[in-house]
Amino acid sequence: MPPKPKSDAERQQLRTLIINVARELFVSRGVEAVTMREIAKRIGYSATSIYLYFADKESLLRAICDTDFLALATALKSILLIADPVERMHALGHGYANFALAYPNHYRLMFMTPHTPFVSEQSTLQLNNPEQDAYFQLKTVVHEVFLADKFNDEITNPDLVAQTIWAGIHGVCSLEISMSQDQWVNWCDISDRLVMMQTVMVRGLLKESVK
Amino acid sequence: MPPKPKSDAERQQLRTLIINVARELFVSRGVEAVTMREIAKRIGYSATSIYLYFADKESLLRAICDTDFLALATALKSILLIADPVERMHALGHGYANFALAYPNHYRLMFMTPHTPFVSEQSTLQLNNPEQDAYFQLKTVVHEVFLADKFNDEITNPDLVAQTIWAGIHGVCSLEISMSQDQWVNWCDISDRLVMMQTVMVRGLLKESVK
DNA sequence: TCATTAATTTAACGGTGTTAAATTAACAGC
DNA sequence: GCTGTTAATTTAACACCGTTAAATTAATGA
Repeated sequence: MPPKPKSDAERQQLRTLIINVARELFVSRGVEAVTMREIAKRIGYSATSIYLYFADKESLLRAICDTDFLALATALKSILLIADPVERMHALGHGYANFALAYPNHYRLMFMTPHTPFVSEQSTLQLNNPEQDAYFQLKTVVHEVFLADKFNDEITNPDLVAQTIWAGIHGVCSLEISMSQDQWVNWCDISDRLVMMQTVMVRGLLKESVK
Repeated sequence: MPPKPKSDAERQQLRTLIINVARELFVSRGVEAVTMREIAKRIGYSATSIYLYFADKESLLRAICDTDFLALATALKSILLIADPVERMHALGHGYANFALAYPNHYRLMFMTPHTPFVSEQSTLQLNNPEQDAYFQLKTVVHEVFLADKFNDEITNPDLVAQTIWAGIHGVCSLEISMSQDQWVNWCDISDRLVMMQTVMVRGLLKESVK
């Protein structure tokens, strides 16, 4: 296909087309199994054209993750409307797990696949913007619960609580994603496991009087 | 190098040599980055010789994981001597996390890397043998605690508890391994996060009277 | 009309996992 | 002590990978 000077809009459009096609392939068959030539064929260009928009495969992956982080924050946005902080905290955990299990391969790319770490300078994603940063959403609600004095008295560091809640939900989801097919373990139902984790967290973190 | 009929012992020896060399390389630089030719060079054979012992790279990886599962169970063996079940349960979590963080790349291969699931027929590993199966160790101690009626009354399924404890510890460790370099999150100290997780679990699972 | 220039492709490089064919050397039987 | 057999090992080759350099295409401005 021939060359005609491309407007910025057209360039942007092609860039996101590459991202979407690549994500679909990565997500369905794994990063390593998908070839640059294959992505190119799907968009009707030659493999080398991708390199006009991304330095290499790794930065393509990085860009995909960025848009997925945004998708996660967006998926959780409606939960932020819940007024009661304790209830909202619970719902965030639930929504996060929903996302992880509905898009396990996206989740894998985002949180379980080794790649160059996120650095804010190279991303359009805005840290600490509740519309774009799901961790900030969690951190915020945990702070609110802390200020409302609903956590049990030994707890002094709300950031630590946020990271623990994240780890708990992430633990259930990531084990499900990477180990559920393994016959080594006789897995209980995934929703039971999620409920149990949430229950344990609530019981372990909140004051007696709140539960 | 020349061929002389190899005894079974010699064959076994070479096989485990391949495993050990491959693991060292995989663990230090990642599975994808290590080449069959490189493994071969380290053991002084040509690349194709590896295929006399393993069908392909994937089954070599699978064999490595098997020996690491054994290593984990062995590392936890001394903990089984602790008489008090609650104390032992706590120590198992601690020991597991120790292993994960001391050998993060082994851990990544074992629990965070996608590969063909464990199937008992293709492995020398014995399920439900406490010397070889770390999950069985956990399941056993949780059952003991359950029978001693130390869990809070809502809890009826000890397997679910075991899987929840595993998920909690795994969540902390795996986030540490794959995300600790990420400047997106202001991570608390890893040992604080582990202590917090254990505390929350204990508080959430055990009866008031036991704590 | 023609040089310029940006978009795109073709060709190529050095590498990969893997397979088929060739080579090597120890052994068994004469 | 030679020779054919056989197992261990290597060499050569295949198809493919990510990536780069060079060539090609066609719209644009003078």
